[in-house]
Order: sequence, then C-alpha cells, then structure tokens
Amino acid sequence: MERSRRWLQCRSTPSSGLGESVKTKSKPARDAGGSATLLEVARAAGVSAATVSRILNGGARVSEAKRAAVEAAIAALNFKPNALAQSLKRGRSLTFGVLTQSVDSPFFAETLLGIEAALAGTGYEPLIASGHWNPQEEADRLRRLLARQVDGLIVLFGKLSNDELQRFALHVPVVATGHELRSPRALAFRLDNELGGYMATRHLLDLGHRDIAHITGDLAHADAVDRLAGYRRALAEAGVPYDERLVVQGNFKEPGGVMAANRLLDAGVPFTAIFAANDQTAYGAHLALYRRGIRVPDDISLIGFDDLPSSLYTTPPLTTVRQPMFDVGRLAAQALLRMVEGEPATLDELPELSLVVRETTRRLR
Amino acid sequence: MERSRRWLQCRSTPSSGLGESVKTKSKPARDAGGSATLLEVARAAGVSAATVSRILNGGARVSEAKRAAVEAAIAALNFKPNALAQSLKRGRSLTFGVLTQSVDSPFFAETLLGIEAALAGTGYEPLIASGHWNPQEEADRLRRLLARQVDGLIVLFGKLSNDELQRFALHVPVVATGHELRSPRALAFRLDNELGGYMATRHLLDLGHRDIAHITGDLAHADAVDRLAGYRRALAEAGVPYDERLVVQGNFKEPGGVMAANRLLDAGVPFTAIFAANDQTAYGAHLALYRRGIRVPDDISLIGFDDLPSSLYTTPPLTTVRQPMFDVGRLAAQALLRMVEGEPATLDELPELSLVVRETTRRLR
DNA sequence: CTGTTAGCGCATTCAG
DNA sequence: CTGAATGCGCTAACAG
Repeated sequence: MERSRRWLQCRSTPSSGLGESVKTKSKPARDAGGSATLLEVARAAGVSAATVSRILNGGARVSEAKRAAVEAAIAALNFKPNALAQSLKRGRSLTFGVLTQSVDSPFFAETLLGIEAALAGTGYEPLIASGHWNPQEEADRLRRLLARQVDGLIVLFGKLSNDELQRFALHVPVVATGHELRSPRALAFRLDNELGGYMATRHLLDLGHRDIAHITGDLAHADAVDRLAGYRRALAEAGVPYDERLVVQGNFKEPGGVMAANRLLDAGVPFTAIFAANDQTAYGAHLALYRRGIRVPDDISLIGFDDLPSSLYTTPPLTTVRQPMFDVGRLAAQALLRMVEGEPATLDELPELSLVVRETTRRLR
Repeated sequence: MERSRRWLQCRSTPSSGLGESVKTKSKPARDAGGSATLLEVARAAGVSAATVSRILNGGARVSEAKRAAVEAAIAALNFKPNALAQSLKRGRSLTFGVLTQSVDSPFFAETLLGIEAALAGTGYEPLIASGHWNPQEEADRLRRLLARQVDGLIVLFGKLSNDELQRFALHVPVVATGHELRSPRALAFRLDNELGGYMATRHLLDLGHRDIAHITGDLAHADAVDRLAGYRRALAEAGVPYDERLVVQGNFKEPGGVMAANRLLDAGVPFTAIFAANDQTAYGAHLALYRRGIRVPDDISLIGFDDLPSSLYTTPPLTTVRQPMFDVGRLAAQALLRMVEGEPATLDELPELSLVVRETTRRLR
C-alpha cells in the first residue's frame, strides 16, 4: 500500500545545493521567457509604437506593407498586449467584480455559470470574491474589487445594507440580487420568495396534506422570512390553522435540516409532509427521516426550494420550487453590461420561480 | 398568483425621455463620484506624491506632521490606490490565474475553497477561469490570464498536454493538479488514483463481495483509467477473475451512472456490489437501482469516489474514497506562493486518498 | 526626512 | 497614412 508516494518530493532539503544561491527573494520570477512589449514589436517591424497600436485596435487605416511587417513581428515575438497597461490607459478594465457568498455552494455556482455565459464573447471577465454572509467581509471584498478598477459590480445576495450598496454604486454601476433597490446606477431584484413558499405549501395542500411542517431557513435572511410567510398564506387560504409547533428553524444547510426534522419528530405533533426552506435542508431532513425508518414519500412527503442540480438525482428525486439561478446570473450580467455602456438600469426579463414536481411528494391516501 | 411582478421594470420603453439624451455611449460610466488619485491626495495634504506613496507602503520614515496631514487627506478624499497602476509599476499584479474546468462542479468548488484559504491574507487574489475540459479553451483561457499579468497559474486538471503547460511555465510559475510534470518553474502532482480504485474494490472484497461491478469514468481521462487499474489489481490480488461484462463505461456524471447501471442490470450477469468511478456516477447508479426496487445497501453495496460534500447527506450517506480537494487547492496555492518568491518548486505535504466508510456498503450475508 | 525625475506598457492627440 | 509627444496612476531611484 506504499505506492502512493510516487511523485513525492518533500521540501526540507535545506541545502539542495541547486541554484538557490543566497535566497533569490529579490525580483518576482516572472517572464523568464516571453511577452515582448509593444515598443519592441514596433522596433522589430521598423515602425512606431503608434502604428502597432493602430493595427492592434482595428481603427485607422495602415498601409499593407507595414501591417504585414507588424503582424510578422507580433507572431515572431509572440506578443500579447499587457491588459493592465491597456486598462490603465483606457480607463476601463473590462472586468466585473462578482461578490458571491461562498464559492462552494451549488446555489452560487449556478449563478456564476449564468454570469459566465452572459459575459462570454464580450471581452469582460468576472473577478470573483466571496463574502461569506458577513457584511464586514462583503464590504471589504467590494472595496478590493473597486481598487482593482472593476467596471461594474454584481452582488449576489448577502447582508449588505442598501445604503452601502448605494455607496458602492457611486463609483461603478451595481447590480444586486436578493436586495431591493433602484437608482440610476444601481439595480437590484429579488425573486418572489413569498410566492415560492406559497407554491410549495399549496402543492402539498393540493395533494391532500393538512398537517404540514415547515423547516425554515435562517430567519435573519429575508428569503427565509418570505418563504415562511408564503407557507402561512397558503395555510390560511386553505383554512388550515397555523400550528407553531410544526415550524422549526433550520439554517439553509443539511445539518440544520437533520436537527430540525429530529426536533419535529420528537415533538410528537403528527404531520404528513414537510416543506423545507431549501434543498439542502430537505436533504438533511430526508436523512433524519431515513434514520428512523420513515420513508419518503410513502410515509411523509417532502418538498424543497432551489432545485439544485443534484436534486434531480437524489433517491428519490426531490420535488422542489425551482429558482432559475442560471438566468438570474445571466440577466444580472446582461443588465450590468448595458449599464456600463451608459444605458439606464433595466432588467430585460424576469426570472420566475416554478414548481418542479418530482418524486418526494405524494397524494395523501 | 400575479404577485410576482412587484419589482418588474421591463425595458422596451424606447423613449423614456429621461436623461438618455443622444445615446451616451462615449465614456464608460465609471466614477460618477469617487476615487481620487494619489496626486490629488498629495496636493490636498501639501506634500509630494512620493511622500504619499511612502506612507502608503510602510517603508521609509516620514515626519508625524506630514503623515497626519496625508492620512487626513486620504480619509477626506476616500482615496484608494489604483491597483492596476500599482501592478503596472511594480511588475507584479498580486493575482494568480486559476483554471478550473467548470465552476459549477462541487469537486472544483472545494478546491477553490482551499486556494482561497491559502491566499487569504497574502494580498494575492485568484482570477478564476473555466476550461470546460477543452484543451483549446483551456489554452485560450490561460493566455488571457497571462495577458492580465497574473503572477502565477494554477491549473486544475484538464486536458492540456505537458508541453503546453511547459510553454506557459516559460512566462510564470505554474502549479498543476492532475498532471505529472516537474521543471524548475512548473510543479504538477496527481493523487494516486490507482490506489484509490484499489482501496474501493478492496473494501468491497473485504466485505465478502466477489461479484463486483465497476462503472468507469470517461476513459479518456487518466484518472478513470487508473481507477479501473486499481479495481483490477484488487480483484487479481483476491483471486477473483476479471469479468469484462461487469465493467461499463460512464462519464463521471449522474446520467452516465444511471445509464451504466441500467446496462449492468440488463446484462443479466449477477453482481452484489458496484464501484462507481466517482460520487456523481454513484448518485446516478443509486437512482437507477431505486427505480427497479433494488435497495442500497440491502441488495447491492455501492461505493463512490471523491467524497463530495453532499455525499455525507445522501440517503443513505455514501461510502466513498475521499479526495482531499480542499487540501489539494491549499497546497497548490502554497506551492505557487513560494515559487513566485523565487523558491524552488516543491510541495510541502502530500494529499492522500482515504476510504470513508458510510452506509451504502454492507457485508455480504 | 522629502521633493524631483523617470518611467511601467500602452492609446491617443497632434503634426506632419 | 504615420511618427513624436503626452500621460493613465503609481513607485523607485536620486538628490538634496
């Protein structure tokens, strides 16, 4: 079993004798072989820097002879313009700052994919940072992005106040999701989470369930509060009295779902269905039920919220309320693209939640 | 149900009459309010630019009076140094290019988290790009990252040849995972996937299984080939003849797992356990089994590979071979950090695979 | 301790 | 059509 160190080479050889001389910590080790400058290209082609610049950026007319010479020189020297210098000169970096909360969340990942898609081919590139649901950290990240001269900011959820968002919008256009805010240089939008909570609960009601438990998200988030409100509205509409013993708090993550489901089960108040505030919570709840030999959907129906990609492949596949996060990302990026061009802040489409019925919910016999 | 358009504001109002004048497409709309330059700070404080620069970057001694004046001016003007200009001047951008294959893969997400962790507090920031397992695209992405003057490159898996990797290493230090390569300015390492395949199969063997199916990954990937080799070695070592009818190809994704499991089941060759080439494949296989009323682990044992975060919360939790991707990311970033400081390319630790026994495998009765 | 002088690599007037 | 000059914002000698 000791085949695993095939490629190993630990450090700890203090005197490798090899090339390290006296700690070469002086100059950063970049460009041991490459990247000529525009000026060098110009010299090699026997023209001025301006000419090279011209042929680089479409623009003005240049004689065929020089163009050929320059192109040859570019190829020969393997020249790539220094994007930093270009940005400094042009005053735009072709970079958007994107603030996610955690890169490892499938929820944000899908949004990033949408942003990536919208930016493809535009020349813009996303610079991604994580705020970890911490307003301090979010603001800090945003400041750093600004220092790097991003041309616009996409803020995905988080706990920043509108005032702070506005403050950032003083510098560059901002598009934010999960916030409500509208000003000339800032555009924010939220999906209708209340409606989503209503849809989920209504689905359960339609299947004949009346004793419906709800595992909330972290109630410090507006989304969690809204989903709970939707749950209550559906119940009220159906004439089902609200029983607070059937509502327990989770935290939008799997362990929270496990614990909440256990609390629900231990409380002894009977229920036939669970509406979990998001898919991850549903996963946790499912596991807790499984541990007690309770089958989904045979014994208890379960519905989530988000429609993470993985929810299509849980066993059984999870019924859930879909948040079109790819579209959210795409639309946010498209709106920002327009804003940096000086167009007014608008959204050209409206991502909507939808019920995705799969196999974790079933009609009550 | 029409509550969902609360925040809507479609475009399509061609003549909003509001401020849009004659298409203000000229100057990018940045800095309608902020970010003074260092020179402005200097003037406001009545000192020279050099002095401001000095107090900004620790360095030399400055009189208390001037320091106070400068700091006041900085605060008053809300000055933040332009990172682009700093990079251009200093010749280092404090940015690492990170090439993932797809941002939406939980596998890569975990690695990114490790990179993020290693970079925290160093001043370096990752610039993330996606190659989508396409060598063309990977190379293109890498070139763009270089154009943005990244100080180093982290390449996570992918299909680039060693030659190409070397070519990039001509410009900046490179650390790559999933490749094998060692040169002064490039460091690459792979986990021992053959061993991992062996461990998974051996675990099944130890539980008394002898008819063990294997759903491979995309065999164009070396990892898939290695895992298969490990499977065969374990079998051989246990004196179990290799039966090619029990080996079907998947593609490292859920649908591939579903289809492969179905093929296995339809083939009619009996088996009591499945080793799936990765967790996502295992998810798919589990679903296929579920569809036919086959229970895991009661009827069939199932083991995956990766240990994605979600595998802890599948029902039942998945037995798998853990790839410590967080550590892989962290170690890669740390190695690169050292390399840009001019130190030789070394890894200071060795991420190892480990068997994580959970609840989808069981002793054969 | 501090101001002056030069650029980093490039795009853009402005004259030819 | 093209070259020379200028400066984006900042840092790093170099003199005081």
